[in-house]
Order: sequence, then structure tokens, then C-alpha cells
Amino acid sequence: MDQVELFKALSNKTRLQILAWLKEPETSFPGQAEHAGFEDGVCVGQIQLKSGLTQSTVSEYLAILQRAGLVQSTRKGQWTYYKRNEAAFEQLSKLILSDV
Amino acid sequence: MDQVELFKALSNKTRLQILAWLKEPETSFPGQAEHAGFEDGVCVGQIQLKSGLTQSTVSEYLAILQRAGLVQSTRKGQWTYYKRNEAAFEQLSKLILSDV
DNA sequence: AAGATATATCGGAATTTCCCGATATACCAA
DNA sequence: TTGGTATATCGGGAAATTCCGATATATCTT
Repeated sequence: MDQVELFKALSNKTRLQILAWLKEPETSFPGQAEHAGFEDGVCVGQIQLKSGLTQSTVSEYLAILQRAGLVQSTRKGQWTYYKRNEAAFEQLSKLILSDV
Repeated sequence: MDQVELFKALSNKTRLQILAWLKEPETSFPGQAEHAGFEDGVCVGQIQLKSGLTQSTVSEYLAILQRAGLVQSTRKGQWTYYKRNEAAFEQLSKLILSDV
């Protein structure tokens, strides 16, 4: 896990916001309940709607978070669902104390 | 404390390296023993020597780390000494779990 | 197969970061 | 005061990031 890549992923207001939303998917993205559950997280379209950014930007940002290991994705049909990888945050929290 | 600014400060290999060196100033900067102790940390010149970067870059990088609250400086005569602010790292470690 | 929908990728303009050399400022010593 | 040393700040070229619109790909529906 590259530390610089990890911190760069977190160095953006929008990406931090997305991570915060993904902490409580049901309340942050009530719209998704109409076509899916939340077991695998939230689909890109829902995040795009809430963020107000373009689809391409949101897709790119989610890819950055995933490359850093902070979220994981699941493809289901034409949807890709993203959810937080909580283990990564716990690792990071410890890494701050031991490695940085 | 601005989270984005904090993570940006950590998003650079050289700055992470400086922070690592400052964890063990005596062993990382033995050269400083010749003109000063380590109570207040390490002076800019020592860090510059070890990093191989220019003086202006190192000074700038230390300022970035200080603005983020990760280090604190003490001016003594013509020297400025920098040392880690360990409390900030503990805060950050907790912040990762609660806020991010 | 053709059209519709969801997401990913590409190309790029604007902004920021990286790191430099030059210069300014602060302090010390003679 | 003059000169030397340590650090900070300024201006800038190169590279990276931000976010966009356009396009490609994958999947579903009919």
C-alpha cells in the first residue's frame, strides 16, 4: 500500500465527502432503495446525483479511492456498487501512529 | 484543522521522509550534535543536507508541515528548529476513524 | 440486432504542486 | 558598519491534479 497514493486519495474535498456519505448509505442515498439494496454499497449514478459533478468525474474519483484501497466495488448487471473498506481505515489509523 | 490541507501535507514522499527522520532526530541527524542539542528538534540546514533538496524547497516543505500542524518550530538565533507535534498524529489517527 | 441505460475511459483547459535559482530578511561576529 | 551564515520568500518551468465533454464499453430490453 503506497502511503503517498493513499494520502493523495484523501486530499480532495469531494472524495472525502463521498467517503462520508458512504458511511451511512441508507440515509445518504435514499433514492437507491427504489431499485436495489445496500449490501454492496451505492451505485455510481446515485453518488453522481448527490455530488453534482459529472458522471466521468465521479467514476474517476471512485477509481482513485479504490486504487488506494479505501473502497471496494461490485459489478451487478449494468451497475457498479461501491462501499467503504472499513478495514483500510483501521489500518490507516494505526499506520499514522506507527509509520508516519 | 482542515482535513484536505492535512492530507495534502502528507501526500509527498519527501515530506513523509522528513517526518520519519524527525521521529529519531539523534540518529537521523548526528551532525547537529556539533552545534546544538535536540530539545527543539532539528534545524533546517541539517534536514536540507540529508534530503539533498535545495534550501528553499526544504524551508517551504517545513512550512507546509507546520501549517498542517504536524510540526512546530522554534527560532533560536539564526537557526529555526523543527520537531514533530506528536499530539497532531494522535489526533489524526483518531480522526481517521471518526471523521473520514 | 437495435436502442436504452450505467459506467469507464479519453483528451484537454484550468489550476495546483513540485522543486528550482535568485533574492530578501534575520541574526551574529568582527 | 560590514560581511558571513541560516532561513524565508519570490518567480517560474515542468509535472500532476481537477473536472469537464465526448466517446467507448458493458449490460439489459425488446
